[in-house]
Amino acid sequence: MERRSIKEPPLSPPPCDISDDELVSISVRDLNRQLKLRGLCREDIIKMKQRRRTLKNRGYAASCRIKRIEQKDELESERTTEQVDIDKFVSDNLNMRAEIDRLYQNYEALKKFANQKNIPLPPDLEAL
Amino acid sequence: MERRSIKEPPLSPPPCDISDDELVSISVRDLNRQLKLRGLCREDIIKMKQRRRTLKNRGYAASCRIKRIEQKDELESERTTEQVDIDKFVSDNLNMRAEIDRLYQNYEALKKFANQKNIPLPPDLEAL
DNA sequence: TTGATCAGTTAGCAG
DNA sequence: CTGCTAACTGATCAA
Repeated sequence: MERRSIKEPPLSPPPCDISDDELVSISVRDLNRQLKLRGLCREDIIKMKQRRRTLKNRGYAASCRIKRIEQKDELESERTTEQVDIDKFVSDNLNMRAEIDRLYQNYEALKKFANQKNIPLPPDLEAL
Repeated sequence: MERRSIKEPPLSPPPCDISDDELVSISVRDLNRQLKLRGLCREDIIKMKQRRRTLKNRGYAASCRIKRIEQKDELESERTTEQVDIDKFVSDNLNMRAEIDRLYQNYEALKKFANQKNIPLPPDLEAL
């Protein structure tokens, strides 16, 4: 947690006073203009370029980590949603099985009733 | 891929000839014994200790990444399994709904038949 | 050049 | 100390 704030210079100190925020946000063209304007030597210009790249990379790495965490969270929530669906299906299935059983029992009771009264049923109604 | 083999010394070179594999695997006690036996100066001993720690950390970092990938794979396969289950439930539900419909139609046909023949049904068999 | 990702390094926490 | 993890860095790849 914010370990950078403890260990001051994470990276070679800047050879000029352009802030990190500026350095990563301005375009390459503007950066070149600024550097020339301030009259930096070739070496310092190279250092600033490298610093810019490093700061950019720091941001890329952060995005990469965030993306990874988000993907994991997404997978987990999908899993949870699916589990809820499955529970619902299990419940529905139990209800439908009970309904099937009830209808089947009633149907059998009617046939038994007909049999007791010696009422012949049409063949297409004899089937289960 | 094996970028270490390109960029030679990842870490300050060892002040003595103990191999990296040995260094990470032997116990602290044995390491101390070896270092004393070879007559290294205090500074080199500290360097070797730090080197050992760094090599250990390298391994820990690798385990950490592997673990993360495994957990992600596990989540994904669970998700796939659940999806298969859900598909099965959907299919089962359709079949059961058809079965309920079939039984209901038969039951209704029997009642209609009874009605046409003017056969009174017992009240408990009148219900849907 | 930019952005993403991998492997290695380091700091700091937890056991 | 050991092991783990977050953040950072540099190398490398793809666009």
